[in-house]
Amino acid sequence: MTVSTPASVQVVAERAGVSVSTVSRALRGVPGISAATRKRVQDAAEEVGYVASPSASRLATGRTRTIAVVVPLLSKWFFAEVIAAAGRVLSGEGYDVLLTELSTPALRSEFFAGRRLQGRCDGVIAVALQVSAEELAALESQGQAIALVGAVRSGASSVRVEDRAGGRAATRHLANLGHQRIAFLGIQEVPGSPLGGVPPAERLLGYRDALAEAGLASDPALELCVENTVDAGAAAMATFLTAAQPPTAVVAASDELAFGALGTLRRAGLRVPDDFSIVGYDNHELAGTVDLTTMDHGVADQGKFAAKAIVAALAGAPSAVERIEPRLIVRGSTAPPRHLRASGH
Amino acid sequence: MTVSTPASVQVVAERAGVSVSTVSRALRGVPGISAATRKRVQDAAEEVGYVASPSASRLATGRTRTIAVVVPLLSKWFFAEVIAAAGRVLSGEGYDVLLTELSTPALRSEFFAGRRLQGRCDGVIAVALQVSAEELAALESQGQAIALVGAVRSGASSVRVEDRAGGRAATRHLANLGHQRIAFLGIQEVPGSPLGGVPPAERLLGYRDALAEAGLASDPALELCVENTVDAGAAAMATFLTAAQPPTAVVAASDELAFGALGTLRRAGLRVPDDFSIVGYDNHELAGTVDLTTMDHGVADQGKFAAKAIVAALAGAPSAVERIEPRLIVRGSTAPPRHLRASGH
DNA sequence: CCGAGTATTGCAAGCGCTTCCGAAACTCCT
DNA sequence: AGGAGTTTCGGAAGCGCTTGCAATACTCGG
Repeated sequence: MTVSTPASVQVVAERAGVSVSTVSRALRGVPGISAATRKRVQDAAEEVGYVASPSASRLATGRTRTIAVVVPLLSKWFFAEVIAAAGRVLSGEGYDVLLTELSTPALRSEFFAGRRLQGRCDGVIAVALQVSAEELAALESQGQAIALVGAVRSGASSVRVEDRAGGRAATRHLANLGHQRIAFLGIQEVPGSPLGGVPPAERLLGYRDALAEAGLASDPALELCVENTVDAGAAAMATFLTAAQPPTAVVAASDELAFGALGTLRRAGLRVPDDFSIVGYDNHELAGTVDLTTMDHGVADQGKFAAKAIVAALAGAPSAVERIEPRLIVRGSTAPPRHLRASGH
Repeated sequence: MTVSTPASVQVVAERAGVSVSTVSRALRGVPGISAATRKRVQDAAEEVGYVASPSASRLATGRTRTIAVVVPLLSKWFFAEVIAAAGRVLSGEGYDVLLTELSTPALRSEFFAGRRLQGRCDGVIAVALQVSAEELAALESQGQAIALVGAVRSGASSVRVEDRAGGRAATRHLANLGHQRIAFLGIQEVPGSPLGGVPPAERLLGYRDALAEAGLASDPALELCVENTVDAGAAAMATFLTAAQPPTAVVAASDELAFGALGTLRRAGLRVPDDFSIVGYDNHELAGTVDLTTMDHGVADQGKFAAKAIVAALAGAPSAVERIEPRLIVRGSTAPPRHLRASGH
């Protein structure tokens, strides 16, 4: 295969009979070029299949028109979904998206210590990363625009999910159905593997809020925070089943945990929602498949907003924070507890 | 926040008391620099926090040290997993990862028509994309190295899953268990939405192979190819249940389809594997959760190989093709058909 | 028809790095 | 000790684009 050298401004200029500066201006829509020459230049460019060298214009302008998206773990549905949504608006706006996965603590620290993004992008969208104030300042001093998903910090645009309200809503739903012993299956950051990035701790607080409001005693034995994986959820559920007074329902801080819990329940011969109720969190792609009641928090919207915010920031807009109210999606994994239904007949 | 201009070669050169060319060579490990000066330069660079401007070196060398990864749909587990694996090796090798999602036919054609990648990357990994010979040639003429996942084409490195063998293995497993009426739930490309990229048609052929080998009649009513989504899988399963002689087992061409089918079975009150057996394809992250027997084809390995292949290609290696043999992962969704087990007792 | 004012366009200087080529400084060997 | 042969380094010319500034062409009122 013969590799053809791409056409440069030079050849377009010659072909259109103008100078290179005119070509540059004409093609980028800079005012001050007559309609006639602009047309001529565009045609010439079209004919030779000209496309400006990104490296060259980046060097000349100092802007890369690239946004870095950094996530803890790409293969988790939540992150992929956020990236996909963000990527769509970014490429729609003419930005390239640079993907960065910080799957290990080593990578993470190396990332923030070194100037890995220096000159590579104009901004960064950090998803579910615990970015310290210093790290954020370091990025800003490099001139990076910043948007945070799943974390708020003054000065940076961010999308904040009202997790406390979400946790409360999920728990209330169960309490309203008549459940008295409701467990909480939460997410805890595990040192070695930052599987889920920053854990949404507020969901637990919301759970406690709801318990208190419903006049239900909170039992430490019914609160378990584990790594955010299906397996850990399954194991935690098993633990709940060994309690002296087992719960009749559980609110899980993620759908993945809920999936695991569902598996344990199934294997234990307990039927959902007849014997046990469960509500998840995320409205995962497959939540509907397993008929899981869950809290939706517009995952794709989060990515979309972050992308728009960063584009706006690069256009000089002030930082903004978007608040997302989780909504309960009722499916088939929640119902009144057995004793109520039995007596209700 | 004050934005500090990054240090340039200039300042490092002055600080180390050498010329810029020496700095450039010293920092990149180019031979011909004495150990002493190299050290001095490295120290100076370290002190001022120097990091070479990517734009500048890209312009000067013509190489971007960036690989584009293009997928049909990012939010599908399969693609995210491939990208994650590829990304890890690429960034390990010092390459940036440029993400491109071609979620609509419009984007797709625009992508190949225009020179969207021109000067942006040194190579592209195309995942599950039906890349025509001309499109591939166009990319090559731009000087792009190419690696294909889920497609083979001479001249480009590619990873090829032995889908025919995989489909046959899945089907044989069911036949060996004694199933006589085995349905096939396949993937069909749906014009408007390239959800799954290029459909793995060979899985169907393998299914037919196995049927023939087992002496089972192939019934057109038991072959259904639909869009690769959970919902479509659910709907297709429902169709099977309306057959005059319903199947007792089904091999699905993807786990997502299988998930949908499982849902339909559950809602229909049929128990898996007691009343119905099903084997999926992909070994999806959540296949274990729903106890789905499936065909594993090393999804992460595919990404890893593609990345390595492209790095090798850029180092001058000839193109290679990696063949992956799917393996059956036995879980709890397959068992001998009811009549056999009943009489077996 | 002329000059002030405005609309267009060209020149040339970078942007920050790489690399060819020649100069300078050292090796050794006879 | 005197070159030939090596190393090690600096000078300078780009890479392809953008942009400040100057120059030219064109507008129109008087």
